[in-house]
Amino acid sequence: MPSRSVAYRTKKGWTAVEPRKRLIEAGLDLFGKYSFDGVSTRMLAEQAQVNLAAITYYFGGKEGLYLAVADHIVEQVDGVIGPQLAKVQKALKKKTLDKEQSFSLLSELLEFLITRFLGAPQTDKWLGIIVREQLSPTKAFDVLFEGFMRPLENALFGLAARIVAPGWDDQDVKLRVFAIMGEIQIFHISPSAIKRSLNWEGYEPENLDAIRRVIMDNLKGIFTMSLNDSYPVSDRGGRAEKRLPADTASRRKREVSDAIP
Amino acid sequence: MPSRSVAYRTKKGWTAVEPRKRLIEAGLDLFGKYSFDGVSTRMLAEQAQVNLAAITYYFGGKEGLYLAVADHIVEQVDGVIGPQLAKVQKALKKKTLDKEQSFSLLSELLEFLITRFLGAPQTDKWLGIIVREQLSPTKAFDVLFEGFMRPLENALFGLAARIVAPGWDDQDVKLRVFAIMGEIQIFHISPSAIKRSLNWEGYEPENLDAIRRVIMDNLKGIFTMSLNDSYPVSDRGGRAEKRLPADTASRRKREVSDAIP
DNA sequence: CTTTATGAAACAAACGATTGACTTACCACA
DNA sequence: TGTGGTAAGTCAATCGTTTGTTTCATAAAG
Repeated sequence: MPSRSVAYRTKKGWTAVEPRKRLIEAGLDLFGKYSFDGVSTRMLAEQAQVNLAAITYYFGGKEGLYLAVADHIVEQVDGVIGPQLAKVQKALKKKTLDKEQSFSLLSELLEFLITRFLGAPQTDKWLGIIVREQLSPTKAFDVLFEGFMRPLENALFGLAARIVAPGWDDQDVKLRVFAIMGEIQIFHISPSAIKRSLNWEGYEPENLDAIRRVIMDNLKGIFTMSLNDSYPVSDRGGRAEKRLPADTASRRKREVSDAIP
Repeated sequence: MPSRSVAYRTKKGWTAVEPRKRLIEAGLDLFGKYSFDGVSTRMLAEQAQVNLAAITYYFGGKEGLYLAVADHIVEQVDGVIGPQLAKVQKALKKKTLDKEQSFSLLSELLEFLITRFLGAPQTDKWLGIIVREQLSPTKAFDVLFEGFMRPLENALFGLAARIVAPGWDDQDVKLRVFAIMGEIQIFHISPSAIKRSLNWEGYEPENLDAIRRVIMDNLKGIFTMSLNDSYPVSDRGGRAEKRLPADTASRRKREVSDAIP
């Protein structure tokens, strides 16, 4: 039997890439561009240079392929940020990790996210699916979130928590992490608007550099204040107010829609 | 003949809302939830309690309805931010507008965007369409961008430019505006992830307040430095470097995809 | 009597999925 | 070293359904 996991030789003599991989590649591209419903099985089969029946054969159907694509995204993203994340996780286990080191690691991680994910053609394909899943989650959102979003967030949360003063509210720290992530995300999500306003053709290296500088500057503004132990948070109602522990209280009963609409 | 633009009395005796309006309302809801391709004309007709043929009759087809929905969004958004925007535009015409006043106006505008747009059920419906249009623009993106995104951006740019020191690069100012807008946008775009991480049920008033505090804090961090005329921008290549005027150089030849895929 | 509006039925096209015949690769057994 | 059987994979054709749109009859209003 022809193996499912190696390249093989067709009767015409080609050494073709597996249909499986070609379908995932096509799905990555088309689902990212046009959303799940915007893509037909025939489009997928044609782009993958594969027979229509192959989708059912390998993935059980269109939805199965979609979930396989989500898995693939997790693998790919993990391949990119995995080492960086492991480095942070290792550092976070040390008790000796101080504020300056944490801030340095955080900067490094964020710069890494900017330079490696912004403007890279491959990662752009992932983003369409990721963003759409955030807007209206399907089964695939679980895959993405638990696959790399949660680990990434935890690393960011962990570093941020070590930067700010001990009294800080846990929720406030997370919100600041989201804020800084938002500064990066907007360049992913709104490239159309940004390019229009700045007369950019795309995210050229010098443009990326400008983005990186601005975000890194803002990062200092967001977290630097606590580097010298001051606490200059403005007009907040009660600072470091008591909050229920996240694990016990009101654990959200999630309901990810089972059916892809 | 029954007018096209006022409520009328059906043969059953109801004073029904116009089919036109009901279709736009349904389109707003469904397109926002499921994207253009994720919605069928039959879903639209049923939700609007309207005959299937009414879509063609009033809008020429599904795509026409979609564009009408985009127009409707522009109207609605403009109704909300219009007065605020007019206030800013008026202030920007004054030569006497100084940094502090500009910063105050900017804060006010951003706080307005947070409190009026985040977590409001109505505005949530707009967002699905807006974000999807940014990811893969169709004809509707032009409507949205020129309708309210460009004016809003210009107001923000104008205020920001008056806050920073005169030597600042125009592009840098805009990037900082995008950054702060990203801090707001992420709470629109990634509610699923944010709620998961913070164990929030939704954007309750106290949660919104926490978000507002954090973003306003960061706004200070981003622009405050220039309020006291310092220029503490880190390791940037050449500050206030010469740039080509936006109007003459490399005016981007935009190509918004004409066909909705 | 024309215009505007609504409705049920039907249209061709495209949809996701399945069928059944076919080829290929592998292996047990002669 | 052949050989037949079995499973894996490919393919064109076709399934029943849903898609967006159209048709045509009818009703109401000017």
